[in-house]
Amino acid sequence: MEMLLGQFLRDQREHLQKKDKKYSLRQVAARMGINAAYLSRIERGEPLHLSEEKAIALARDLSIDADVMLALNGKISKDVQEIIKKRPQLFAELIRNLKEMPDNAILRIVRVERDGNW
Amino acid sequence: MEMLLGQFLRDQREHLQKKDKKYSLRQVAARMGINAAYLSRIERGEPLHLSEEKAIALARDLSIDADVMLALNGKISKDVQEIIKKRPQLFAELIRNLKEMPDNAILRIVRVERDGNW
DNA sequence: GACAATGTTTACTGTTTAGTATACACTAAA
DNA sequence: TTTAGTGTATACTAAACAGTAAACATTGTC
Repeated sequence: MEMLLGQFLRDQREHLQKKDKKYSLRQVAARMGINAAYLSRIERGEPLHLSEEKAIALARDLSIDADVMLALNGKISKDVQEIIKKRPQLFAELIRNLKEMPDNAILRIVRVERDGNW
Repeated sequence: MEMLLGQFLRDQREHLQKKDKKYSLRQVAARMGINAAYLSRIERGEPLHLSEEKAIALARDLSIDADVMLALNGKISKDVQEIIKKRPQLFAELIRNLKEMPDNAILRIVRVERDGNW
């Protein structure tokens, strides 16, 4: 469930690499500011973790959604964490209640909130 | 914003201790399975962190809401984290959208979801 | 006054996190 | 054919995390 990160990154990187050789493991690693060996181990599925900063840099480079990247990397964005920690009871209850809800029901809430129709 | 944990715990523990001497620092620490020295340092405001397990044990012992306890301890419950990580885009967007919403508006969503009126 | 229990301080510990540096084997290009 | 670039394996590391053990001064109880 989490080990998918490696293969996912490799697939995405190699896909980009076919069209542009700047997506070699070494060059991607260099752009995101880490050692190539470390990225290699992650792509090979070793249970390692990138810092939020590096994970986001990698997501940008490979055109992956940052929240998805973080989740595959076993984390949740700090800004989202901070929102929850300010009202922990409220948000914990909300999230637990939404656990089994289908996406479209949750999306409806997102939309209603964004449009402010309350 | 986070340093409040120590004073909060001390207040709550001393409050209970007035009515029942089993709420001494040493005895509470013993019941939750940690060293008294560590709990002392936390209550004094040193920037230390309890594991989720110990934090929840302490919350139980002192009749504090577990999610509040975890938040003061700088964390979010693993079960809540897992829910978010399964649908990271969806939940991240939802939470960011609810950031500025007042409690009662969020409570309304919680209640609607729980009652299943969709 | 003795003894137990309280909270505190200091120094130390093993584990995890988030990496680096170096050397290696392989392939592609000049 | 040497040279540049690719991914990989191994060994190492500094800092943070989550504590423990022991000694200490203070307060409460018999």
